[in-house]
Amino acid sequence: MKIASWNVNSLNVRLPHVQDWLRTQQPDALCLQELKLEDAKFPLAAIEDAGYHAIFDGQKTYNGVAILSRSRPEDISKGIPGFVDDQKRVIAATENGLRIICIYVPNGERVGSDKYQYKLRWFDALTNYMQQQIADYGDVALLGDYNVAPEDRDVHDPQAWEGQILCSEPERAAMKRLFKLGLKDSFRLFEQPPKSFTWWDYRMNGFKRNLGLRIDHILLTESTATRCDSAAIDLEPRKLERPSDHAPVTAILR
DNA sequence: ATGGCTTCATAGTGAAGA
Repeated sequence: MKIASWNVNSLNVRLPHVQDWLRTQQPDALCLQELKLEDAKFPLAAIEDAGYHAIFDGQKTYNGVAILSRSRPEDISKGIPGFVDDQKRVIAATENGLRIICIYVPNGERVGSDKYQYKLRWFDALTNYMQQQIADYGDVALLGDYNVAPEDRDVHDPQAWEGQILCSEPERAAMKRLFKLGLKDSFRLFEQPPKSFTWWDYRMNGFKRNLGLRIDHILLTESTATRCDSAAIDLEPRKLERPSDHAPVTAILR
């Protein structure tokens, strides 16, 4: 079973890339973030034509998440129960017995800002939600744009980024609290090339110079991690014309 | 250089992303 996550930065703009990627990569489930469209404008027919089911929770202009899947999604849930939030950032479903949770963590803008406080509060709510989801389902995969580079090796220039948004100690502590629930970073279960990243700024030729961060992750519960054969970042879509600023990340489960 | 690029929005000294 191949599972994947991709922040597409507008599904409207990126639909051709998503269609190509589904055709060439054939994931069993693909989590999408930053749809940037209302549910009424979700391209359901195009996704179904590609052979996939789709569940989604979108809004105008910002945010929005979806799960595309080969199998019919079961036990669908949107948002974090008990956490009131206008921003559409979480959707979950069970696929072939695996609980798949798709997240778009707030960016946080700048350390100390209101949006930063919201990001940390949001992480707390996610952690409580995940504790319950793991207890309820056991086999769980948490995929998405976490907007956190967990370690210095996930940053092209750790000194320049030290203490900055996406790298600050409270954000990394929030990631560690997820790991303490037993979740494993699938990418780090395997040997990986140095300077592996999932996001590059559109400006300054960031991708060509590999000035990136690894902020998109697939976390797996221990029972699921033991079934994981490989994990990777697919750089190819980032090389296309008019790309998303994020690359897709994948994990293969037995 | 609180800049650089891209998206969605509106016609802003634009907002937000990361």
